[in-house]
Amino acid sequence: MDKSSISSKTLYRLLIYQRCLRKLIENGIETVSSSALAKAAGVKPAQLRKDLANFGQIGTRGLGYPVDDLADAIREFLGSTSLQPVILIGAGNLGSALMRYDGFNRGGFEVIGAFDLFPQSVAGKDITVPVYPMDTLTTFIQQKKVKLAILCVPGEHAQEVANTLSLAGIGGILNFSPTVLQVPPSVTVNNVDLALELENLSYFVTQES
Amino acid sequence: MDKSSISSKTLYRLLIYQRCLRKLIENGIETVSSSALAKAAGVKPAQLRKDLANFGQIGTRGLGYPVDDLADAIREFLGSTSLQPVILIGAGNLGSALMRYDGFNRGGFEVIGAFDLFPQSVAGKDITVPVYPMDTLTTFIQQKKVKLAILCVPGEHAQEVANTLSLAGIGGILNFSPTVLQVPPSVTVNNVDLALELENLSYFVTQES
DNA sequence: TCGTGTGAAGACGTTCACAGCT
DNA sequence: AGCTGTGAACGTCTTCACACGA
Repeated sequence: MDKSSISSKTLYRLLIYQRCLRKLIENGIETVSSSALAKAAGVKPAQLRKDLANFGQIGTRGLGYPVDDLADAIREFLGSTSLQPVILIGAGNLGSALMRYDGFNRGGFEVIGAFDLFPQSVAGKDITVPVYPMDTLTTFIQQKKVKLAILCVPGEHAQEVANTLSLAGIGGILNFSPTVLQVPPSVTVNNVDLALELENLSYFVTQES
Repeated sequence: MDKSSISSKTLYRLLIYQRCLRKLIENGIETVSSSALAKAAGVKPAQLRKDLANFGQIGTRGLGYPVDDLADAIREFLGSTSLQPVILIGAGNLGSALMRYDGFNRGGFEVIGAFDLFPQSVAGKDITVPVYPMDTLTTFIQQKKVKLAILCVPGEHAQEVANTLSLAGIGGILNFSPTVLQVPPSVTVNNVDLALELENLSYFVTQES
């Protein structure tokens, strides 16, 4: 199936399925039904089957899906498993925590550099990622051909940095700042707004009392 | 309008509008059109108007919305602005960063306690939130009637902790672990999966080359 | 009989386009 | 004239329900 025809929502689920499958492989399970995998992934069975239908016939009727083949099919569909370089801007609280976050590495990413107005401020915090001053940002991106950036600067500087990133040729920004970024169409932004998530959750919780 | 009839997506946008309005108030702007506010919030004007229609006639045709009144209306609609207590479980990298994250406070939350298997491990990291051992978790929740929890433990322990939280009477979990949690219907889970967000972004970026 | 694959139906969310107020 | 408020059209995502193969 055509790659561009997949939606962001489906993609999220594929990544979750992948994770569940890894667990099944570790446990030596060879076959899984749509209902079992769906339950593990937190979706409905029909949805899972629809999602998997994206890459043709894989399951066996009356039996289920072969775990290995399915994992391969998803991996292949998602494409390059090669190590992707990422940079991080803003080495504050959150930024330095993310530098140490190993979930990125496991997902095939490597934070190859961080940038901050005061690079020395994180010295001694057992950080292995090199931290550079902000004015070297553009040349770094262009020389290393970095495509992805994690943005953890305070809200009031986010747009400014986003402009720099866009001009330097970044393709995607994972934005942790509480700011709606205006970027050219060549740049994709993915917002992770922690305060918003908590407020949202809070609303639905206080309702049900 | 009935509160329960609002969707999660709309709620996210309302929170964003609120933030934009705060900025307008700071700048002393008194009136804003749907198109201007929509642009700041990163949505289409028609959508904004639909969202605002949830709480009746506020705008003035031919003119726009009075900033103050609109902000009040949203605040009132969303309900309690009172300080909400939150606990945090897992004082690792991410957990301790979140304890220091001031975005939660600004959103009307207070992290009143953290829990970790090794509470002393964060000593000296200039953390002002008290960190308790895990076995005091249930009684703490019940005594302080905490409704919200931020879960930052490693994936392999997430479900176990989620069970404890559910039994203790928690209403909402903001889950940072890369795990699909199975919880009773009385508990709402909001997932923030950092690795997934980056992988998702990466997919859409590498496509367009 | 069991579980996949899938068209059709349904639910939901967004956008359009215009009536109506200021 | 300008901009809101809103029914209707449109598009997308999800769920159902059943045919079909193992």
